[in-house]
Amino acid sequence: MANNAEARRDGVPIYDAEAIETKWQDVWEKNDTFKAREDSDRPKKYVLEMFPYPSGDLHMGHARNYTIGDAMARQARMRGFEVLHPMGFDAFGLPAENAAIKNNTQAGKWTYANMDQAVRTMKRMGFSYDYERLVRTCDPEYYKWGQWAFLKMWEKGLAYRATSPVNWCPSCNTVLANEQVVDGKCWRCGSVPEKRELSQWYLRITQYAQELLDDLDKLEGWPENVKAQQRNWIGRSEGAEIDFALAAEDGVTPTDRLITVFTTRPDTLYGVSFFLLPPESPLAAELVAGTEHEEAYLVLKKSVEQVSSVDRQGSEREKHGVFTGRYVINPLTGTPAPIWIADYILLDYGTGAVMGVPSGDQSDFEFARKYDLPIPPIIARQDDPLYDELKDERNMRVTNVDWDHAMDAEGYLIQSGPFTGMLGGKHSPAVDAIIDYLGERGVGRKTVQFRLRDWLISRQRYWGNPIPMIHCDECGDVPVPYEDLPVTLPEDLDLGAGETLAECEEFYATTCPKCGKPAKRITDTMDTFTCSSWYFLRYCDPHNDSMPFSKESVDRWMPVDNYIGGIEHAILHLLYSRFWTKVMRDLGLIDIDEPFTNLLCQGMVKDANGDTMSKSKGNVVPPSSVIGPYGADTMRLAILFIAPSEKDFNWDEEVVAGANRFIKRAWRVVWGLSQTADANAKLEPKSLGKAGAELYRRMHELGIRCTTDFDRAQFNTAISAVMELVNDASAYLNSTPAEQRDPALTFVVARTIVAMLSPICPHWGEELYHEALGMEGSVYEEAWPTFDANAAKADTVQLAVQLMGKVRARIDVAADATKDEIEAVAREALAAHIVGKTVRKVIVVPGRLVNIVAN
RNA sequence: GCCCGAGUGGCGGAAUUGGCAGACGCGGAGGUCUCAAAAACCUUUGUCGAAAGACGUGUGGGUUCGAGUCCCACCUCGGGCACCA
Repeated sequence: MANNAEARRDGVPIYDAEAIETKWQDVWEKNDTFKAREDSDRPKKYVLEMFPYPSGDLHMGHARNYTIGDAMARQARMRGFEVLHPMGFDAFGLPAENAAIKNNTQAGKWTYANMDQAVRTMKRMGFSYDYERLVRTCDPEYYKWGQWAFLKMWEKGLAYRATSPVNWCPSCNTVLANEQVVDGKCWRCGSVPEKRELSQWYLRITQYAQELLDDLDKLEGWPENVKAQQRNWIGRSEGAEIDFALAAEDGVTPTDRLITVFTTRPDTLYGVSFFLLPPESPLAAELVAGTEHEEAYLVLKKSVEQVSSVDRQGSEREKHGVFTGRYVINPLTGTPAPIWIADYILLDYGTGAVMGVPSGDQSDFEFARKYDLPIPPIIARQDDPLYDELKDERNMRVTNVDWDHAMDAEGYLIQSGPFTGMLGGKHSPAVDAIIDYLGERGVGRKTVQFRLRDWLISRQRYWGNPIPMIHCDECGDVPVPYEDLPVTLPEDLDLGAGETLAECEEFYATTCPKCGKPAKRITDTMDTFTCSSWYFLRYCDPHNDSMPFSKESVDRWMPVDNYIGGIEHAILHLLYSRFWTKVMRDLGLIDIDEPFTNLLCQGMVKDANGDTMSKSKGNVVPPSSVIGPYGADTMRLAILFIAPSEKDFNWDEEVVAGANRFIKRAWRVVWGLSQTADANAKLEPKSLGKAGAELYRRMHELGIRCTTDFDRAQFNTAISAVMELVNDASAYLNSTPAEQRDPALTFVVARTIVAMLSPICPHWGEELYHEALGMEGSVYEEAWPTFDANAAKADTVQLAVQLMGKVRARIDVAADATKDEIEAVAREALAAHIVGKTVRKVIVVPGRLVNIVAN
């Protein structure tokens, strides 16, 4: 490449992206330009992008994610904030194991090589990270503190081991958390998990269910859909537990044995015509054992085991059930209800037992229809013929109803004893009355259920953070003493030869910290989401070797002010991180309740046809293919300009070419302005001349727009404001001979253009700041320009004149004209239209329009 | 079924509180420069119409002097949850 001094055209250096970009990347690195200073007295701003999984080089999605964050971080610096903008790697996980096997290498080697490549690409993109704070979750100095946190949670009873049915992914050979089963499939590989009864390790996230739900309301800076997804996932429902007595063999005599149900509709208790247990229920097995019903039950149970969880979901599936021959007694009516075992009942929701109300529940209705069970109506609208007939207790009867009569609509109780006539439905008076009634008799109580389950964190995999526990035959599960942390993962396992952590004696053979006898380490590792649940805290104090982070450092930087990442983490990572933060708070390590104040979920980058980019489809556009021919600044500009950050966009080479055209044009315009620019000249707005005054006014108008657009992270319109200013400056240069241009104006406009585009095109900005404007230091030490709303006002404004809301004329009036003056001009402009009509009303909206109402 | 979003030119998209719909860019058309091309620059570009003008933000109503924006009903698309009792 020719150097700038030689390659000039009309006195303007050729824009040589590659030369400029490598030059400034070196300068920034040398000068520590983007180091977050602990001792700065500027206000802090913590800008964070979700760190990548290092499965190879960065792709377009990463480029978009980090470009958004970098523009925010750089602009915040110019706005006077001390900015923490760190980066790291979520480095544990299964892909590293698979790659190690495939390439006959070690998971660690592969991971570190990928991280090195990714850092090179980040630097080539000009991302302003404080690289001294780089965190890699597979470094023992990091994962040690994940183990430390696990032990703290163990002490507080927040970590525990339990045996229960879990989702086992046969292809990943490990269990999965509930959150990692997406659409009934493994989130990573898409296989359908099997249910297995296994002893596994959990974190008690359910203890925080209510707070995780409540605090969503505080997160005003989060997108509504993310909050809605979390609310759905937590799935709070209010209702009651009601105790039904198991009847003796005769079917009518209550025994002492109680079976409790959970229901959100206690007001429908009079409509119970059967009782339901899931096939997995031990009670179900017990009730049918040795009876004529046992055989049918076993068939049902087996069929459920064979059907995958995907097929079992979905309301299209036909319901199956088996009668047990036994009954329960309705605590309200004293009437017996037959106990059925049904395959649509879930063991792990509520109490694992359900009262069947066919006139109130679609599923129960279908079930009753199929097995010919009674469908007693218990709720009706007042305009329903049934209501008149059945509101009178004397007409009480059991009759089958159609689904039309079901009480999903608002309605009043019928055939419901003393509660007949009360308004029913969720949170209705009837609900409260019946709960009170049951409560007085000690057979029911108000309760809340959550859909959220505890977080299953153990994984039967090698490349993860070992669970710091030891199993001793004498003492049970014993925590590894803090002074022995970290439990180090062996780096040299030969996965290709089939070695696993569970079989690695060197790793698991140990002695019990309690009794000193030989014992075995837990060979499960923690879910990688444990590593990503607190990395943002570690960035505040990444080299601390006595604590995960100091209180002082998290007080300084947390919470994250702007968090940017993909919507796919709406539940998984964002829910886990909120939980972890609350646990750290309750351990006294931090004071905040929520980790992320503002959240931006960027859209996906798809190919030109709108298909997701993937290696298997062969439609991936690597960032290097754009950086090479156009440069990082063009790529950053194109990514931010093509669409609003939250929206998906389709990759379009034309947009990149357009961005490159603009960046070169802006380059020429700034150089053109610089020919007459004088940094020391004083600007006198009154002596600028017509063209100059208008350019000056537009600079303020567009500067205000650009600034507010940065504030609301709307980069596409922020860029269009700069484009307009460049267009105006270009017009000024074309219309005004050099000797008539104002030196102060040309300087301030050039500096403004450079400043406003610098967060987005940083190398371009630095180069012009120094070479064209002759400034010293970094453009990021320069303050963001201030704009004056008064200076943005024009002397005269054009108003639309409407007749009955339709634009009929345009008038020019002085900006400070009174309403009366404006009205007079407007009437004159519309004189021909309003001849012979009566003007009823004239609305004057200053600066905008006049509307004359006449007929 | 429940819960969130979103529907604007040929395309990506603008339009802070109800106030000139289509900013900015892409693409298209025409032009300047050039032997020619590229690059660059200029003009033009919602639809219909020669023009005046009319129509125009998913559909149908409504509120208002005035609606892309507010209200009601609906349609379509995207996303989440779901035999959750």
